[in-house]
Amino acid sequence: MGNKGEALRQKIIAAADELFYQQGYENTSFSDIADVVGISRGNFYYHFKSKDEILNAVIDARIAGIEAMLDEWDEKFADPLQRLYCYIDMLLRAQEEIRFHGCPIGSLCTELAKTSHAMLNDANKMFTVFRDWLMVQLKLLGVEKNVKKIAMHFIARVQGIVTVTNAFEDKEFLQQEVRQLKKWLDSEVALSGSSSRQP
Amino acid sequence: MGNKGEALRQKIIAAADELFYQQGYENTSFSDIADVVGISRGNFYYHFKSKDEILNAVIDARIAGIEAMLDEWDEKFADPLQRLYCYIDMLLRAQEEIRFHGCPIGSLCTELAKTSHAMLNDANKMFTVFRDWLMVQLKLLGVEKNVKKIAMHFIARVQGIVTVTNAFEDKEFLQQEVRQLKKWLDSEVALSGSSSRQP
DNA sequence: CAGATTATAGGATGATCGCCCTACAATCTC
DNA sequence: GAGATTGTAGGGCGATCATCCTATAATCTG
Repeated sequence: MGNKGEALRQKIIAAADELFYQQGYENTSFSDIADVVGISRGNFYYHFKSKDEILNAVIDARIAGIEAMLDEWDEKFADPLQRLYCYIDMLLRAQEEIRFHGCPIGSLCTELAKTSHAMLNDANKMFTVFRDWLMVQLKLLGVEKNVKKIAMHFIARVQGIVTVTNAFEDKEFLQQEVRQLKKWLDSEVALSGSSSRQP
Repeated sequence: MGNKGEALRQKIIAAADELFYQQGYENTSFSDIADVVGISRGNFYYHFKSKDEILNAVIDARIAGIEAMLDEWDEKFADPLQRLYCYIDMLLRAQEEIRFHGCPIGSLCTELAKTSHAMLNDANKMFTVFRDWLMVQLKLLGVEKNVKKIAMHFIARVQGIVTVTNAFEDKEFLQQEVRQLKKWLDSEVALSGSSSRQP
């Protein structure tokens, strides 16, 4: 069966995923990926017809990864507020990578927008997955008005922190902003969804 | 003297500035710039020894442009709060460009970080110019504590708005966030009058 | 085992890139 | 106006890139 081929395909996607994050999409060549996986360039075209096809597979894999992570968080934390803290703390857990490579989603979207790449509309779905999950948590906390706007605002706040952290390679800024973002979340929940919760 | 040569040099910088913003640095070739300016590729190396040298000149030009703009704002508005509103409204004035190309500073820093380019440390000075100006305005408004942190937070908020606007090509999100950012500024200034609080 | 399918390797191709080099035109200096 | 300096043009070089093509090796099927 195509078991061996499928396994290699997954290895290629994983390697491309990491390289696209660290070096950017355009700046990563077939040779770069082939070197990491340990195969020849030519073999590539047996698994992917074009570079765009790899990008598409990477985006799909990332979306699947995000969904799996959010499912895990849902299981791990019964309290939606703890889930949202977990989302914010993601910045701390990944601070070393963020410092040097930014956000895998944000930086990819920024690059695709610059190159007028048609796949921007697929890449930004990674944001949408987070947004929809955020909306669910906010609603569970009793937030009823402007839920979508608050979720989008949440994402933008995170993106701003990451962009500046990356530009200055400054982890302390990130840590400071994480504390502030948690306070904002507390006040947002306290203001909008006061009824059903206690501190 | 070298008046003619200097004029062409400035035209090259201006063209490179715009192309770097619209297409990104790595994605812009010498031919692209030469075509816009209307000169031959070879002529380039009379004015700039390397592509990095053009990038350096563009960054210097942008910093000078930002400083000139801020001086203009200082003259135009006597009230520091009006100046800060003017800063926020920059998002509205440039919303069409932001939608498709993001922030000239943020997207350049993001790209340079991806390619591990040494000039990231020069590019992020563009942020610093804004930050220092923001600090001056905040102090004039009576903010005494955490002025630097508030200024950096301000910049991060703007960057987040731009990144998400660009990723979704959504101007309405930008407009919504501008209103919210002004409210945040109002509250931040109002709170600072008496005793200070942690940002 | 024979033949078909799947998987891998790596050279060839054409395009593009940053950059170098030389020839030539324009301008300035004395 | 002769010579020096400054500015411009464009061909060429070596490297890299995405992609194509063909030759095999590995594996499966009957």
